[in-house]
Amino acid sequence: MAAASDVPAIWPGIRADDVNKRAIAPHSVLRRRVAMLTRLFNDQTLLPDVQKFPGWMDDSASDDSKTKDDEHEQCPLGDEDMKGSSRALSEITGDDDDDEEEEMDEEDCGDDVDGDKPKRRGPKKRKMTPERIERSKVRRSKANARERTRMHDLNSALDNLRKVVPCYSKTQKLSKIETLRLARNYIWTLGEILRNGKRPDVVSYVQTLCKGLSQPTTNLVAGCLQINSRNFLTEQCQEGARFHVPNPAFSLHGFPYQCPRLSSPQCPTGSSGPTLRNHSYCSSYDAMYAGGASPDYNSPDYEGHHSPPVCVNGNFSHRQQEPVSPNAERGYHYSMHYSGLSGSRSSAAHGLSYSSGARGGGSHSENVPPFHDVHGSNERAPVYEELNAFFHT
DNA sequence: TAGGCCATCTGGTCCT
DNA sequence: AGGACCAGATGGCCTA
Repeated sequence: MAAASDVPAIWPGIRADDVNKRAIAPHSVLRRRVAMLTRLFNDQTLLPDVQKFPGWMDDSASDDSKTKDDEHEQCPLGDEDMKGSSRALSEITGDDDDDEEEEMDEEDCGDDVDGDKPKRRGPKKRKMTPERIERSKVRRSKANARERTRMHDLNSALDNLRKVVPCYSKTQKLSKIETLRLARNYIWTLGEILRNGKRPDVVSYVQTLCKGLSQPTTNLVAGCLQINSRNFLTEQCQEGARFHVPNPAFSLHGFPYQCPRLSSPQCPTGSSGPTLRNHSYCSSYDAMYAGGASPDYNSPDYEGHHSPPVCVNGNFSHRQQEPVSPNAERGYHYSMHYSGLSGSRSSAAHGLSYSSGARGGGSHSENVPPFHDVHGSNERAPVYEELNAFFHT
């Protein structure tokens, strides 16, 4: 066992506690690691790769990094749990060539143990009886079921997220990664609005929303806002990767943009952006900023607001959770509404489904009403009151 | 047909 | 020991 004081200072991020806790020992192993790290530091060609790991110099990073690399290097100590998938497979299949594998691993990793091979530690391998094999299979199938459930929960949460970002369609779902990116941009945009207290122009709004999104998603968002994506994409490219409220020179203040849907009872079909196929959306921008216009809530086209959360009281809320009258709906000034379906669809097809696994037979954590008390409403209430006042002016 | 996206299985790791 | 979480592998589906 190496004392903490034996650890050379060049070993980044390793604390004395770590050394003791991890029971690393032979000095030869330590020397080998130091040599390897020294090579890493000296080899300029390796530096970029090394630096790619975020926080790799941190203590936490060193703790995490032990998982893969150190496991491998500790194999002379004979930790059976670290043998990897071939081990698990052989356990299940009951193969008896384990000893050969262990010897091979020890030879691979223990090239400099100077003959005094450390004894194997950890639990001794027990023979795989048919009962144990069966139990292992049962355990595995249960784990698979749990994993499926977990992923379904995650997908339900993503579905809920899709409904509150400013571009929602039942027929053309955003991918998971694009949903997350758009949500990030949307949050950032709202934050900027709160900070600046200014209404951005529509192009800036879309530009900000589309930062880092793929071309199809950008087109989709542009379609939601019913502007030509080329208008802002050209500038977006010039801006580079910097994420900011866009160039005022491109600003279209006073841009006489108005969502047709808001000016007519029904959002017209085919008003979508360049690459949209049979989807009609309505502008979140309008909904946020146009203020006075209200959709026809009795229209067959209105399928409720797959909308960004309403922040009147500092809480995000899905209003579909309880039935509300159309008049009550109108009280939300900047709720947003997206058709998500072609305007020619029948009303039957427009039944609002906020189920998304949560309410509709979902049996998981998504049953929790979304958005409530996500933020501490008390401490943030003044902010939202300001916002509220801002949008009412 | 290549590439993107997704669901599922699986083993590893950490935690209780 | 078992559950949660994670990431890699794999195969299916869809679209350009």
